[in-house]
This record gives sequence, structure tokens and C-alpha cells, in this order.
Amino acid sequence: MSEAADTRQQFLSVATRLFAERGFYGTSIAAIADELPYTKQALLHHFGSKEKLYGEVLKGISDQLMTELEAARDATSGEGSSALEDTLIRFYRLLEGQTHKTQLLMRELLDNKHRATSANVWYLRPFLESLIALAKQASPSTFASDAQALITVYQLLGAMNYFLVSEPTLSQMFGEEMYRELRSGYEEKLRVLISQAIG
Amino acid sequence: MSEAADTRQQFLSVATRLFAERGFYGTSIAAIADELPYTKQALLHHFGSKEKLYGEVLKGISDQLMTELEAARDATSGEGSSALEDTLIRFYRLLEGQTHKTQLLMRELLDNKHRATSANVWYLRPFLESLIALAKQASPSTFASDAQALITVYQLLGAMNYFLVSEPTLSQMFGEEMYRELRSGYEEKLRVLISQAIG
DNA sequence: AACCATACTTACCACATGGTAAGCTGTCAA
DNA sequence: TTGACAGCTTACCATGTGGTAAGTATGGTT
Repeated sequence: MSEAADTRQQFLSVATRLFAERGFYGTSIAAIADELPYTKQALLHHFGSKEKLYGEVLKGISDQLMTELEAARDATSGEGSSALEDTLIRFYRLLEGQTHKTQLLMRELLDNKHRATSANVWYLRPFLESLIALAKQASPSTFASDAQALITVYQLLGAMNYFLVSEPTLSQMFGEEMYRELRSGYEEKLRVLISQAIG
Repeated sequence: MSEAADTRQQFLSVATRLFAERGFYGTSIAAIADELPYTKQALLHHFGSKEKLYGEVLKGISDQLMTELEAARDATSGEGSSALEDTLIRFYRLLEGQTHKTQLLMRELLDNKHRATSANVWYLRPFLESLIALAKQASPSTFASDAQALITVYQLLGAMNYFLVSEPTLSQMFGEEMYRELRSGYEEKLRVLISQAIG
């Protein structure tokens, strides 16, 4: 039983990485299984279909993002917009080390219409709702409606995600060394952007 | 000859739309040809391979984005950071009506590592360079280095792209009517973000 | 000892994929 | 009039795809 759970977890882990790197259509279930000492039928045994596996991966990512966002919030002392700023920076730092989450997030935004709509399941919703709640809680006066809150936090999320996802591109353009420099300076830039957007 | 050029153009047009919507792996050359009164072999006759077709699509997008960015710049009167602000807003308005360009841009950022690197061609580079030049030209004092310029403009590009690409997601979450409201208010939000980021 | 469910594997399969080969048809230059 | 070539089509193919069917091995339950 626990061995089975472990196998499942291994599949989920590899699948998450590959889906993030290559996208849903760019990743075959055989390719996932090939990185583990199992056949693709073992994968199908555990998850039923590629679509369901992808669903579990997305749900996992969404859950983790939510948890991490809330952890970032709870680790932040103080209240109001400066607390929100700290929380978002903390969240950014978390994302920094786990680029695949950002990649999957963006892929899902892009593919949503064609893939998830047909399955009619909307995995990222809880995370986005948690984001709204965070903004409203930190600054109820600034963010009257859900939409107003989301639109602002969304801008910031967009800015940081876009940057994180662009690592290959920027490394290629400026060289890896220069990219590391860029990245180390980015956090401060982001902080400024955040404080101005919500202040 | 001109008929052939027309056929090519038709292929490019459909291919651009489908690649943007479904990604490289999610789009088969047969699917592209099926939307036109030709067979997929006609497509291969004109472009040689799927990869080359995709390359031409990307090059087309990159060229158009560059041209439009420069047109936006030239349409802007004045100088300095407020001119840059106007230019970027103008550029945003252009993108607003042509979501597929934004989608392709982001897909290429995501897939770059796995697809384009192997082909070793980096199609979006001219556009990004043009973006850097724009920023440096508008505010040479603020943006000392290429990297410093890019990192800031990049944030803004990220914020607007992210929002544009999220239409399906946000429509689904808030309903289409609410989304239209969100979107109509977004330009002003973006303007504020821009002016603060570069001011 | 018989049963049974879980965790897998091997063997298959129908179908879609990108791509090749070869031919057909019209146009246009020599 | 012939030849060549551009712009297609039909025929075909090897490979990869997600998925099914039918097992085998193992460990726990009665």
C-alpha cells in the first residue's frame, strides 16, 4: 500500500517536471514512465488516463501554491499593504527555486481554453481565490471588489512569473553569468513594483 | 507565383492561429491543412517541414511585434519617460486586439529550451532588442545597461502579456461581462504601473 | 488451502503523426 | 513543340501515440 503510494508519487513528480518543461501535448506517458523503473501501463494502472494524470499534477501544483502562499502570509508580521508586499516577495522567493510550478501555471493559462474547458475542470481556481482573499485581507479599503483585488495582484503575479519563466531566453540572450546578475537584482525591482502597485 | 504566395500566406495565417491556441505539439500539420482547401502535402511542399513552418510563423510574429512597437514609438510625441509610457500603452492596445501574438510570445518563452534550442535559432531576439533600444532611447539615464533596461520593460511586458493571455481563465472565473469590465479598467491600471516603474 | 485484491508486465491495437516518393497539370520560356 | 518547373495530389510508410486485454506475482484474509 505504502509502496504503491510511493510509486504514484514518483510518477507525479516526474510528470510534473515533464509537463512543465514540455507541455501536455509535448509529453508522452511513455516518456514519463521511461524515467522510472516502470512501464507506461503501470502509470495507466495508477491514473487511468493521461488526462487524469495531468489533472492530478495540476491539482497538486494548485494545492502547493495555495499552501505556500498562505505560509508566506503567516510568516509575515504586521498588517496592511506592507505586509502584503512582504508576503508576495516571500512567495516570489519560493517560486524562484521551483520554476516548474510557474511554468505549469502559465501553461495552464494558455491551454485552458482548449484543454481544460473540454474537461470542464478548473484546477487553478482555488489558488487564484486564495490570492484574492489575501489582497482583500491585507488592504480591504484598496480592494473593494474581488475583481479589483485580483487585477492588481495579477499584474504582480504576471510580472514575476514572466520573469521566472524567461530564464532560458534571458540566459541565451545575455549569457548565464549576466542572467544570474539580472536575477539577483530582480527581487529589489519587484519589491519596488509591488509597493507602488498596492501602495 | 502570386497564387502560390497567396497559398503560403493562407497557410501561415492558419498556422499562426493554431500554434498560438494549441502550441507546437498540440497542432498537427494535417489540422492546419484541414482548415484550407489543400492537403497537408501542399503545406510540406511550401515549407519543407513542420519545424520550418513554425519558424516562419515565429519570425513573422517577431517582425510584426517589432514593427508595431516602432510604429507605436513613432506615433508618440514628446520625449523621455512619459513618451515611453505612451508608447507602451499604445503597444498594449495593439496587442489587445491580437491575442494570438501574445500567446505565441509566451509559448515561445516556455518552449524555448526544449524546442528552439535544438534548432538553435532564436526568433524573438530582434523584438526584445528593439524593446531594449526603445527603453534606452527614452530614458538613457535610468537605463544604463541593456540588462537594466530590459529587466524593467520586461516586467511591464510580463504584466500586460499575462493579463491578455488570461482571458479564458478570467472569463471563466468571473463571467464574460465582468471580464469586459475588468479589461476596460485594466489599461488605466497598467498605465499607473508603467509610470511608476519607469518614473 | 482457497480466495482475492493490488501492483504490476507483456502483448496488442487502432489511429494519428510527420515525412517521402512519385505522379499529374498548367504555365511559360526556348 | 518540347522541356522544365512550380504547385499541387494520391499513395504510402515508419514511428509514436493513448489505451485495452489478459495475464503474473505477491501478500493479506478467511
